[in-house]
Amino acid sequence: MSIVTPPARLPLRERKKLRTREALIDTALEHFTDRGFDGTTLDDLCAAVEVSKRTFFRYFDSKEDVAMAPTQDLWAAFLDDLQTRRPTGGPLLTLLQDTLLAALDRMPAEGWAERVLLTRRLAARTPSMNAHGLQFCDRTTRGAITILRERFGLTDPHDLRPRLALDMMVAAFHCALEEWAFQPGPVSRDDLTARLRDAFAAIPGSVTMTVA
Amino acid sequence: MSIVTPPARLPLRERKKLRTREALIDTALEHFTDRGFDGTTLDDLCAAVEVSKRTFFRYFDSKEDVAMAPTQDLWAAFLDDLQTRRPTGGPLLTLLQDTLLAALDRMPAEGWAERVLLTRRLAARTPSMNAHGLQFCDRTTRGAITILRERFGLTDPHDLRPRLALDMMVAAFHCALEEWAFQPGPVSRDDLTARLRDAFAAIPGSVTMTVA
DNA sequence: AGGTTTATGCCACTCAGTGGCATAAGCTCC
DNA sequence: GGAGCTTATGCCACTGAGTGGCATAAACCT
Repeated sequence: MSIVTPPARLPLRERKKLRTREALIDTALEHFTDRGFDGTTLDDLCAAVEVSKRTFFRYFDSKEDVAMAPTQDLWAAFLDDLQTRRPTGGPLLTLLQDTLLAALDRMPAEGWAERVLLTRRLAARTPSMNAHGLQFCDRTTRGAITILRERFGLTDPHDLRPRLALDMMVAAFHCALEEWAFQPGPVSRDDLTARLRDAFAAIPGSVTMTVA
Repeated sequence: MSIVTPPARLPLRERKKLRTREALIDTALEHFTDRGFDGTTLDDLCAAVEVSKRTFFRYFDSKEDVAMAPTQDLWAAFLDDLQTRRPTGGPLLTLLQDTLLAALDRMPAEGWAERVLLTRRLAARTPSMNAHGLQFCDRTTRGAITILRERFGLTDPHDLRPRLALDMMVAAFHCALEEWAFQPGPVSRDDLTARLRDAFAAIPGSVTMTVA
């Protein structure tokens, strides 16, 4: 769980901040995984990183937040891509899929996947972390809707389809993540990409699926 | 915001418990709405209902929980119906829609809708309540999957479609709820039913929708 | 009425999260 | 290579959610 070397030429102060941030994230994931989320107090964590609790809260909004950072990076990239990527016409769901895959592709090849894995496994056994993650998804979804409205002229607020499509994307993402995080063997970012493709591909079938 | 009269012939003790429960829920919704969720302390609330804080936590798991009770009743009914209703063959999504509508139909015609309305509007401006609600949906969804597996022989754990279909149902529900809760004019349970139908109807279109 | 069960109240405690203010570390410009 | 500014950090005291333990009281059951 090594501290990421800050990317070269930043002012010293910024480099230090990055280092503390990374240290907090990694130590948190480590302690939460070993002793459980509730079994780790912020005082423990802060002591381990040699930082005051006051400082912790200048970096993160909550105890849950620190463990969610890697996943939040992905969604931030997603919103960013949605805002800036050249729009390809066609099915909205395909656009969303491509944008998410592009965002995923921008995540650091080194270390990111491992952290997200820990995050997910933690969330699965820590209700408050799960709740926090879901809330974050919800916020992101709303942000995405705003962008879609602006960039694609989907201005009718009573057209439910954009929102539904986004929620499907999120559903596919969660499916993929869960399959990926609880499968035995090594995990990689590419593996997640593949599962994400599968999940998206399963969407049409899930609408028409019949039973009994 | 009147206290619901306990349904006739229960032992006195049980009737009292029901009353305190209702009083806590209604007073909480009232105070949270007036003074905000964060602007109301549990001590305030408990003082208003004349109950000790210790007792509060014997009825509800958290401050958020008390304001979510009416919505949770709906989902409890949904799971119950999913477990017990005679299964009609056909599209899974239709089955889910019918089950949810049936559950909705079982909610008290009197007072329930008003409470859910307050709950939703509160959740919209209180992140921790929103998070709590989403987490509850997630738990319910997982419960529903288990039931689907048992009752409809959907045993393949790698078939993502049931989970996706359930998430679509939840998405439709959230859409409907939001439209319903933020629309001007009076609100009724039947109105919610109608909007729920609309939201479900929009699902196929949201999968195929194209842009730009 | 008398004994059992079960809900409630009270008290002391832990821990997440916040506000305010003093200090120290990094930055900037002469 | 300091003087002076800016910004991050530390410290302290505080609020409020949530919990455990134990004593009391209310409802239940002959």
